[in-house]
Order: sequence, then structure tokens, then C-alpha cells
Amino acid sequence: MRLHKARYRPVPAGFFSAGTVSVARALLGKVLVSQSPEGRTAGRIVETEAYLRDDAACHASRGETKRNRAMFGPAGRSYTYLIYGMYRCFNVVTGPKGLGEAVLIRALEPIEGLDLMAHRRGVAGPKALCSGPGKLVIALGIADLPDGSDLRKGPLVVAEDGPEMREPGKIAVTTRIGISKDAHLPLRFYLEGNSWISRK
DNA sequence: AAACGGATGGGCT
DNA sequence: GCCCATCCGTTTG
Repeated sequence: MRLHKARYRPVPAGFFSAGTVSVARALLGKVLVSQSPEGRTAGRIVETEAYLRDDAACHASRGETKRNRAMFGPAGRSYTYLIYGMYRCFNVVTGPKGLGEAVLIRALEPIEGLDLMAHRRGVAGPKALCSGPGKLVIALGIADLPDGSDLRKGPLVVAEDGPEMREPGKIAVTTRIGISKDAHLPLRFYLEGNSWISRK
């Protein structure tokens, strides 16, 4: 679509080292690019959620375990987990090593490889491709991405938005979706008025 | 338009 | 055994 055969530039080295809430906001408008043998898929991040150390909904809130180990590693790495036995959710690790915080990527606006996304998802309309954390993992083909993958090096890269893209605009803040513990915290962020988010 | 239930498996009280 | 950072098809108002 707009960015066919675009060249993507990874975000700068220090990008993920800001506070987790700052990173969750700064990720809006950035592009998530997945390179695979089948081809390249990419989408613009339009919705995120922050998970903090002293936050009962955060997987790391009760200390390090085998599952959440990547959350305690360096910032800018991946943490993907199985949810409801069927789907996986992709997170970007933030904060200094050992803190245990991350940002969940909840929705993308698909911008490249829509046919491949549709094939992987088994659905028709573009709106259904990446409008949820489980959906975008399938669309990008990253369910088996190893935890701790460096998101500035690939095969999955967080990239700067290209010059063709419009300004991100205002950020809306709400409570997070699908959690029961610490559900009142205002830690969900999305581009206001954007039609590609998972839910209003 | 909203509510509901089934699929499906690992983690942890 | 129960709890999930979900999705989708079906049912109900």
C-alpha cells in the first residue's frame, strides 16, 4: 500500500530505555516490520498498553519465572506469551535490565503485505487483520519469535515512521482491556480517532 | 449491538 | 483446579 518496498530504519538505540509509559506513547506511529521467508509484512502501531512492575496485572509483578524471564532482560527485546491456550501476545521490554516492565502491542494499521496477512489470518477485510494483540501476532507471523529477540535487528524490527506517513496526532488514554487486577489504571494508549484499534 | 460460550494449554495458588 | 493482557461464531434483545 502506501509503503510498498519502503526501506525501514530501526528506532535509535536508546529508544526503549525511557520510562515504560513514555515508550508506550512513543511507540504509537512507529512501524512494526516482520521479515519472513514468505515475505515482508508491516503495520503502523496504533494501540499499546503499559505493564509496570508494581502493577498486579503485570506478569512480572510477582517476580521472575521461567515464562516472564525476558521481561527482566534488557530493554528493546521481545516478550511473547501464550494466552487462553490459543493465541500469543507480543510485548516490547522496557526499563533498565531487571525491572520487569513491558509494553503490549494491541493493534496495527496494516501497511505492507496485506495479502500475506490475510492468508495467515484466514479472513477477508483489512480491518480484521491486526485489530487485536492475538490477531497481529498471526498476521505478522511472529508467534514463534524467540523471547529476547532484539527489536532493532530483526527479523522483527520497530522502525521509524516514514516521511510519507501523516503525523501521529493526539493520544487517547483509557484503562486496559481484558484484565481484572489493577483494572482502573490509565495505561492503555491509542491514536485518537484511529479506526484500526481493537476496541473503542 | 451486546452478550455469551467454546476452543485450548501453560502457569501458578 | 482455576485463572487467564483472546478471538470468533452464534444467539439474544
